[in-house]
Amino acid sequence: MLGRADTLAVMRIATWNVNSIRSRADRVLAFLERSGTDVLAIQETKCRDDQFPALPFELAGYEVAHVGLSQWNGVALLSRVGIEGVEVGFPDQPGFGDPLVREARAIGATCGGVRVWSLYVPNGRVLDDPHYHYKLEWLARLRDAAEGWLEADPTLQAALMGDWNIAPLDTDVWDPALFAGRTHVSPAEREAFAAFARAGWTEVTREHLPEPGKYTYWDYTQLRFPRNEGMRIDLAYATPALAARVTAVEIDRNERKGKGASDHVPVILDLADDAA
DNA sequence: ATGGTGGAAAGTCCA
Repeated sequence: MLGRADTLAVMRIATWNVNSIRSRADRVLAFLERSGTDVLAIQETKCRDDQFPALPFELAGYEVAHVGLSQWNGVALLSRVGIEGVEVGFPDQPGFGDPLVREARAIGATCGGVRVWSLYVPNGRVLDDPHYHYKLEWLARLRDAAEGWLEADPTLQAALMGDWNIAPLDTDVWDPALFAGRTHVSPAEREAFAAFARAGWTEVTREHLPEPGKYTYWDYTQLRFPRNEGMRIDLAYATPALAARVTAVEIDRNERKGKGASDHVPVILDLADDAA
């Protein structure tokens, strides 16, 4: 159940691919209320900025930053601990298509002293598809940016959280044999993911939830959720200074239940007091 | 039974 945070937890930051904010606003509000989440990184809002239902969140005490260009993609940050220095896209974020469009897949802001990025990594579709090469390039440029941020300030508290569309381990999919030759598990994608760790970042959900079968996504079809045939693709890299503050990580599996659920569930980080 | 889910420029794309 939620709300297990011990008394040391002074801030909760979470990530959630909501698969349309307009069809899920009530569920998001209910989640914020029961979990006590202070900062929520949202992916797949599936709307333009002028369509984002900001009012109910503002009435609940959250400030909103969103970027959405069309009915696809769309990322947002909700924060009740301030939202400063909003940045749409990361430096050298690749575009896609002709003409090149810098899709709405990354938004960052400083919330309660933590630089939080809401990320929606390109899906890739199938190996060798143009979307697959775009995905790898997108991850490489993000890694470069992340390395630069940490080099510029080794004490930086920052999180790269979202839907990475990568299952880093074989245990992050219910049937590795079924995924052979597909995206999300290819060596190139896993290498692109591992590169962030070599740049000094720590994937904190793994650190605190190392057990297999801790999925964050289940396809809507084929009774995937009741059978717990899921994938672990919603992850959070943290800088050393932030990773040191993470006391617990929780996957809100219950959020996948019932009518009107997203196919992803929230992943929550509990942060201890800032010792610095 | 040629679907099986669900969301989005509404017809078809996306995951």
